[in-house]
Amino acid sequence: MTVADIATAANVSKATAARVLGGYGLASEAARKAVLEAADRLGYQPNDLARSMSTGRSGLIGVVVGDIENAFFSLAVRGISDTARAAGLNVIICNSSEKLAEEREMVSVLLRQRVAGLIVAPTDAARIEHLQAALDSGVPVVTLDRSSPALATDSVCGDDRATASAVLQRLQAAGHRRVAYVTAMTSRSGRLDPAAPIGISAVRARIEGFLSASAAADVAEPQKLVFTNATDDASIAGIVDKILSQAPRITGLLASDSLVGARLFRALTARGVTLPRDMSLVSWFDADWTRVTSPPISVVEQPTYLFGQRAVERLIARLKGDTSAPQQLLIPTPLIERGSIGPAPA
Amino acid sequence: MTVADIATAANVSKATAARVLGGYGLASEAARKAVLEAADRLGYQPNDLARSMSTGRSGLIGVVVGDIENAFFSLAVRGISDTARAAGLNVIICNSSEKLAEEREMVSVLLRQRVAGLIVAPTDAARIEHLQAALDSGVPVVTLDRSSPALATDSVCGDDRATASAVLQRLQAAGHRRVAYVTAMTSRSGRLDPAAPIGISAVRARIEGFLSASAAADVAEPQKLVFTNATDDASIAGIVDKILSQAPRITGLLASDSLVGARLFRALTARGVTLPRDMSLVSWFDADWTRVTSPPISVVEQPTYLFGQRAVERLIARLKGDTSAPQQLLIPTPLIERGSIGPAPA
DNA sequence: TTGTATGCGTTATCAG
DNA sequence: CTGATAACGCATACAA
Repeated sequence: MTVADIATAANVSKATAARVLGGYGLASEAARKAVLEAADRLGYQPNDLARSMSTGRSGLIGVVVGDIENAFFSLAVRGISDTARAAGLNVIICNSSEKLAEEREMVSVLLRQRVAGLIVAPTDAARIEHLQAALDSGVPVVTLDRSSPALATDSVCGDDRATASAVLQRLQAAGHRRVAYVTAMTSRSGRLDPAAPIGISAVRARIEGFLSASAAADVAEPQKLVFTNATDDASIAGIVDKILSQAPRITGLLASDSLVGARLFRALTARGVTLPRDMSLVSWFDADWTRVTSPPISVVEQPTYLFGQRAVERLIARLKGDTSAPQQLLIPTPLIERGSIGPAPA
Repeated sequence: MTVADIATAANVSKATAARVLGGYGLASEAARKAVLEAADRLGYQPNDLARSMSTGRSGLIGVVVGDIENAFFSLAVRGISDTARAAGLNVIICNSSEKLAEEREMVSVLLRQRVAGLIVAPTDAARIEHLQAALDSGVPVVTLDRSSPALATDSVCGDDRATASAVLQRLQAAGHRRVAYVTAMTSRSGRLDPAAPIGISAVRARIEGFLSASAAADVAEPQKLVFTNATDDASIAGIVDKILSQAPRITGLLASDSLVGARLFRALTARGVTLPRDMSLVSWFDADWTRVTSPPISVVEQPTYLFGQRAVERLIARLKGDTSAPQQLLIPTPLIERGSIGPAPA
């Protein structure tokens, strides 16, 4: 059932039918009634594809996240979906699996679908040519959870640097001198590689905050307290063994995300380490699991639903023609204290 | 940059350019080279919208889940995305929030986008007119996690009925006579309402399995052991209080999903109930949190990534013209024993 | 207020 | 092998 069918059925021209069906332009009451009646009777359903072709606007926004399966992103996606729908936009979701090549592929696919705008959690802050190209071709882009100095566009991120510093200071105030930061970021050596820049800006910001607060407290060689490659149970087990065998003793742990946190917790528990007596632990992201452990885990709350919401708001503003300078939104990510921070053991 | 632009730049006709760019029809080596060169030079990007308009095929599939934020669905969505992408299809994701009206709206929106097919987790097995309409208009539909006897189409579900029976029997074998089933399903009375049919088929199947295994073991009035409305912390607290005050004592709990399970666990722990000494607990879905508790929780594993994968496979088969009878795929959902099932206390 | 004619970027048909 | 040309379903400038 097309506009043409309705038009003939209602004895009006295609243009008139299109006007009332599309809700634009003028039409007499009689014409409107006839068209609506015919549309209803014949079960007319507008073809948004054709509409988009005609208008050039698509009503679709594309989202590329690292992994929808991760609660961090799935909550953000919910925020994006809800906000977008409320504005009459639909959402196409893609995973990059945190791989640059896949991210590029997804962006390209979305651009071919002529999405009105893009929300992306870029895998590598240094490799954003594809996003720049989208921007150049007039498609607004807002980056989520991450930003790139090389990309002049809106971003919505957590306040990672300040939070990392604050959390470390909280631990230091409890007497912890040696605190490790454990991250899923990969590196050749398993430690921080000063030569290799960190691609994911959120990761870099947290490590910077961690290092600067370490330096401010005169911690010796804080880079050696950053443990990378925490990608699976086996690697985390290795890291935990390394951490537990250090002298002077490491008494506090920061987990870069909730998956790393959960694995750290399990590895520690399996080795008979009691929290917070023997070890203090703080994990990024307020995941479900952090509230059922004994003790419950102190976490950095990342309101990613809000991240998503804000990202869509920025996108819509740009879609409406806002040409003001790119905004770097920094969302506060407060520490929620539960039971996994204790005084440093003697 | 359109086909026409490339054509003029390459000094061939629009038709020839379209043929090589679209990868169909014949073209001489010379023409092909010229077109490809021009396309590369001018940065041609095909317009999938126009392509879809022309061909009638859209390369998009629509997905409507209850809540993407729920790990159960987000894992399924990952399975759907991965499988779809591997087949060159893109995915539009929508949430119904388990509300019929929203589900209808989403389906309608997706249909207007002319999706090639639909994967839906229907909120109400009795209200599937909108899905039937999609089917009638030639858009294949496969239902996920749920099925409807009223809808003759493919479905991919867990083996809920048999699993519920098996889990209860496992508990009975450990000596548990009175086991409660706790579900987020809403009902007026807080108990099973014999008059009101259960909309979500997965929920119904589990309760049926629970009741039949109860009856087979001569449990008196098993319907009274089904507790509904477990929708938030407050209601779960109330349910737990009710359960703990029953005589004869209830010694085992089945949680309908991982959210209910987590909340039950917290409420039990808060009341000093020790698992599995005082109470045994089994939760549906192998969520992250079930492996960090003490004891770790025995769960019904629902391989929802696989659910998603299978659903896409069915959809693609239909898209390719498979007109065989609707298939009701039942995926095994085995019990993973960890530490939360113990012998029934005396 | 209504209708005619044209365009959006493809695919696809059918002569040449 | 190639090139006009007509769809696809809608929006829209312009004319009536």
